[in-house]
Amino acid sequence: MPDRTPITVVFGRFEDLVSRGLRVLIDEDPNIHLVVADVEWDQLPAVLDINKPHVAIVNFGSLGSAIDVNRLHVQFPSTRLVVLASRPSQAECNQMLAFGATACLSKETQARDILNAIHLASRGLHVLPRTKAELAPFDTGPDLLTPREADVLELLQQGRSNAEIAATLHVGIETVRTHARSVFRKLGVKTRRELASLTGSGSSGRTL
Amino acid sequence: MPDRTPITVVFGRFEDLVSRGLRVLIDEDPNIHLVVADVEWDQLPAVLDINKPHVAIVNFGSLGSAIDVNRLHVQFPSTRLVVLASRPSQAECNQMLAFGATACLSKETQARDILNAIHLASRGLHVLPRTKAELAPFDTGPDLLTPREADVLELLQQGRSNAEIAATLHVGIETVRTHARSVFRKLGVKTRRELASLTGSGSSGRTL
DNA sequence: TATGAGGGGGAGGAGGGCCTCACCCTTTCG
DNA sequence: CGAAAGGGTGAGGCCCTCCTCCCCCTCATA
Repeated sequence: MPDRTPITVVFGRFEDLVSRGLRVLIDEDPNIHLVVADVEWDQLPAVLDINKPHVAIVNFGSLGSAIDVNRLHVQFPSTRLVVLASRPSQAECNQMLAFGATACLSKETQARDILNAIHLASRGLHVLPRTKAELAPFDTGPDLLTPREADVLELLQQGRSNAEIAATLHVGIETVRTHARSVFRKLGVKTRRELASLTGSGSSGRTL
Repeated sequence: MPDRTPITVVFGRFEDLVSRGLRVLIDEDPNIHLVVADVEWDQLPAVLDINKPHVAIVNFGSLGSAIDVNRLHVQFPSTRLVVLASRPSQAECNQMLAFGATACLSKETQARDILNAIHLASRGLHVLPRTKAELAPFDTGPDLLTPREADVLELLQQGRSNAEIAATLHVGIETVRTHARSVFRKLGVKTRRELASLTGSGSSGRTL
């Protein structure tokens, strides 16, 4: 029993990839009608004033201040505001809702959930991302090496001994061992031989 | 003078929005042919082995370890690896390239630049994001309030005086004044009256 | 004039990440 | 056996953010 009158949606300026994704995603739902897309932040008030959409999806990253959402909310109380953020913390989402947003979603939210959230938000129901779940498949990414660990790794890849590395970096051998341990742990290897057997041709070409 | 033989591309598992964006983006370029999309990380080796694509676009966030890229690189040296990350730092990109990636791009990269990067990467040229430029339009988002500042804000919105807030939070009035200053600065207002005039109906409905 | 609200600066402590180094142990290999 | 490489733990220092509080000042207003 979906509504006969489609939900009108406007969304602001997003990264090109996300913008294209939002377009095709909204097109998949016949009950949601995209009115205007890629609206620059400073033109959002004019667009909302003209189109009076049910839902406006705004980019958290393009917000200058958290209260900008509130200004939109008090100026256009009939338009539900859905904030789309990259990796919103619970605190961020709570603040968005406190400032008048109706929903706060992560860009990692699954497609169907985004559409459902638009439907719910159009009726005024608040939607928040799961506290820490749905970012499981797209975890925080690999453990990044610290600058010092990267230095040690580079010398390790050259086959240097711990003592040589210590002399090169002007630190104690114990420091090298500590960094090397972190490198091994973060890269999931156990010996410098594993390191050497990999990295066959690392950064040979110039960056250009 | 584009090539007659299209560039074959495979890309891994991305957020639904980004995945849809990548599909339509690649469709826009007649010289790039999408072979397989949304490949789970553990199935990438098999897919690369079967299809031998010119370029594989992998999700930085789905990497378990930085050296996973290297394993792919040494196993399939003829496939150029393009790492797509959310907000890669220069260090992250350098490490990706050091481990055999050909390009490291931000998901905020503009559409045409992504396509150009795929073309360049397919020929082995390294592509890195501008050091700090292209994230200008999508800045770091608004200044987030700290937990304590959020507490003060809530009481400020209720019209409490500094002394009342201090008593409620069991801190000194000077502490309240400090937090209030931060709240005003981060929200871009100058007085508590501005705060009260806004936030007409903040979080009235329940979160559901 | 006295009070409260505002801006500005700074100090001290807690907590976290990173760098440095130290001690303990086992394993590997010439 | 001895040396190097590995794992484990923990210390101290540095730097950053946040919280707490202190001082200085101006301005509006009862």
